[in-house]
Amino acid sequence: MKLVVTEKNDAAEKIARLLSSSAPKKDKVFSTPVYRFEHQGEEWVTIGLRGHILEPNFTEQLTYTKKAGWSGVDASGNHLSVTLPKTLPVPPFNTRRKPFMPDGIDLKTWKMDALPYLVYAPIEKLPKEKDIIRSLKNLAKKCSSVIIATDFDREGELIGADALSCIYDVAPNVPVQRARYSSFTKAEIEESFSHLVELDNNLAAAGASRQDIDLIWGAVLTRYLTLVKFAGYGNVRSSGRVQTPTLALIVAKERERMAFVPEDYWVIQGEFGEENSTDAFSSTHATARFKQLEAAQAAMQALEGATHGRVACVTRKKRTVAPPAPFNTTSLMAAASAEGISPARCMRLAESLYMDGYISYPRVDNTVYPSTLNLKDTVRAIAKNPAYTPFCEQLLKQPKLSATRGKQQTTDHPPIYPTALATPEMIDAPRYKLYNLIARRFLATLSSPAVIEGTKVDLTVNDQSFVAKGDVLRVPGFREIYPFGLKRDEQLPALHEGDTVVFRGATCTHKQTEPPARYSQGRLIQEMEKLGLGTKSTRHSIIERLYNVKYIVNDPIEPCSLGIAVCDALDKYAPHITHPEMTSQLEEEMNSIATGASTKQNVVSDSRSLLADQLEALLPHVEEVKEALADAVAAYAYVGKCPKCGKDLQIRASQKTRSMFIGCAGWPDCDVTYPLPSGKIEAVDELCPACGMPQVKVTAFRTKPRIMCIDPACASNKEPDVVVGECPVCKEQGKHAKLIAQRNPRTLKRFIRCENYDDCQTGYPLPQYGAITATDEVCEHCGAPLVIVTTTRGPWKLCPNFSCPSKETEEASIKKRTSSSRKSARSQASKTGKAGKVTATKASKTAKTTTAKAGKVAKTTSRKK
DNA sequence: GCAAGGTC
Repeated sequence: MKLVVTEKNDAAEKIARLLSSSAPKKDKVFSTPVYRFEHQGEEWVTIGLRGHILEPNFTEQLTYTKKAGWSGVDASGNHLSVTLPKTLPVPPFNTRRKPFMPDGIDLKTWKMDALPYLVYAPIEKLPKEKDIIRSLKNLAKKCSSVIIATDFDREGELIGADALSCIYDVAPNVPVQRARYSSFTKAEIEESFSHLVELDNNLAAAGASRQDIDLIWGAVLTRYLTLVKFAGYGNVRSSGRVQTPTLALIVAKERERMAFVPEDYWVIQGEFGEENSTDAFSSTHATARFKQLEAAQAAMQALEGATHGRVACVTRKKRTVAPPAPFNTTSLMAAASAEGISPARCMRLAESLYMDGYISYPRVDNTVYPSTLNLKDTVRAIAKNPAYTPFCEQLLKQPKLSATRGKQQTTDHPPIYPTALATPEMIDAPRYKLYNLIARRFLATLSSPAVIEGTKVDLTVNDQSFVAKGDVLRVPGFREIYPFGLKRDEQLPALHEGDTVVFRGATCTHKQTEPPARYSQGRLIQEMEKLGLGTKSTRHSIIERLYNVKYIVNDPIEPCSLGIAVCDALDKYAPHITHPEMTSQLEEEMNSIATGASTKQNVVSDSRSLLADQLEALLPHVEEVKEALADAVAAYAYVGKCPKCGKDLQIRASQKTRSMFIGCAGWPDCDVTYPLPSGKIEAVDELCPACGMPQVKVTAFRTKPRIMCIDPACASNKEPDVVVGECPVCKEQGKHAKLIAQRNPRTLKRFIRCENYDDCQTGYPLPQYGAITATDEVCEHCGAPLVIVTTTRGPWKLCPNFSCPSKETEEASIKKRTSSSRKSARSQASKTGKAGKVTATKASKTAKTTTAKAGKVAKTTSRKK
């Protein structure tokens, strides 16, 4: 059996169809779809990955001992040697074998003095798509040879190389070849599979160095910015190779606007024709902008008393407007942005339309339809939409359709076009809005140009000249079907040279020159493309990220004070990250790896020392940067007024434990505090409807945000204690005691406790959210009372006992993909000694970034299966 | 829950 590995499921299916003489058989290996068929008398199977299946991350621990220096341990327990430059100071936390960097995600472990070591921390590749890796390995064991058929680009080569490393884990000697194709046509696919080549390891290494550099710079600078002024969980201040230069673009534009000095000017507007008649029109003075008030006043004076003007000259000019080019990702996002759909939303809608078969693949650079695309069939397919029917019929009357061509031409995917009929009745409104844009754009690209007639009329009133301009669409052409971004017609009455027209007077308006416009999201995407920042698939998410971390607001985009402060601080001490040149430089270095002129090790190591320099500049200025961020951070921390002293109540983080609470700005004179639950806390404007106190928005890890009153004593926060059963421990001793579900008003933690807790110590934790109702049942494994938790996702039954044997069986944990199992996974993972008991689901949920132990357990458990 | 890059 021959195994073909592609980058995505879609490609696996297409290749199977193109290589097979009959229809390929769709099958599943575990939960991954695969396609089986016969090719030249041999059995073949194709499997689609989901992009990258491995992900680089820092190894779990880096420890320091006086004897051995720095050392790391990888996920398999292997020793990793770490070479640190001698100039670095020995850490002040020089305790014996104390890990300083166990988990990348947990903010508790982030430490400022660990950052220099993070720069040089070892990186390894961890599994990201566990299910797919399992399926891939399963097939690899059975196959006689492998063909890597991922996309024909740098990331594709890397994805292929990662897949191969998984395959070699189980089939070290299997022969491997690479298929290179750039379009899904029968001829090209057959050609590429009959002329297989070798995998380009240099190209893959170039991609891998991009991954490492992005991770190292991102992690170090993000942690620096977050720690400089710690403002609680959920308040991460991120930085990265693409997002920071993008932020810098926005900030630079704002600076330009702030530095702009507006200039005064005056505009004279004359009114002509009989009032309220169809002949009425207005016209501006031939001196469009009077720089001096005196000149404008003189012109107004010269017009005084005039009742008529004379048409001095009428010129008409026709201009043709060519139909637009086919959509690629960037132009689609720009057009959607102009229609009020943000790029990120546009891509989500497009992905959904694509998955349901309404449009073609949405991530393309190409703007030229391939010759294999049957334009007429596509028109016929969407002609049934009544809004398009007349126009489509016109198009179909033509013997042959010809389409416009854009500047970018690639052959991997066609430009974005509609692949099936949709009407407002068939899909929901937001999706239809985007579909309509895409379908109309497609029809526009097949249409004739529009012809617009521009009319310019010169008028004289006394000795003053006026100019009136009008545009009339003479031949609608593509404009008939594609009205987006269209200026309204400004029709002028029929005027001829020498005509006399009524002059109804003029007004003089004082105006000021406008500063340069802010970026709209669509414009920013185009600017990023121009500078080579991000890719077509990532730009929208980068902008969304800047919104999420509250660096920017609104559209057109304005930077917030926090965004400006972050940008300025980095620009001052770590300018490398704020400039788009970091990307172009990286691009050059990656090319040199691809050609063999350099190696991944050299490039990453150079990048590390560059980052070390920038960090060295940043670290001594912690106080300065803290000061710069303080105002911006305080603005987000304000929740309301203190009921005792009237000063500001602020969301604060405890210096020692980093846990969150609300404190009064008047501290230490005022001691008012309120507890907060764990999670991301944001201030909201609305006061509590029950008691009038301020409220906060709480987003606990992996839950929906909810609004709560800050006062634990408020009726809205009161929950009655619920009797959930009888204490099993007391019962054994012949006593009878109730188990009660309750919430600690100080910590807001919720738990079940025996009313005799002081004696018997029986207690179980509960999830923080959701109503608790009692059941008559007890857990068959441990005897704890079962409770029903009702959250927004509906009710589910829970055994609250963490150490219940039922939680250690795989079936139970796979079934329970609920917050309870996640919660227990977290708490178990934190009890590192018990990490061996973490079950498969928990491990797969957390192992992406969590401890190596969890990753290891996931491996062993999946093997058992 | 750190980056950016694939894809779902």
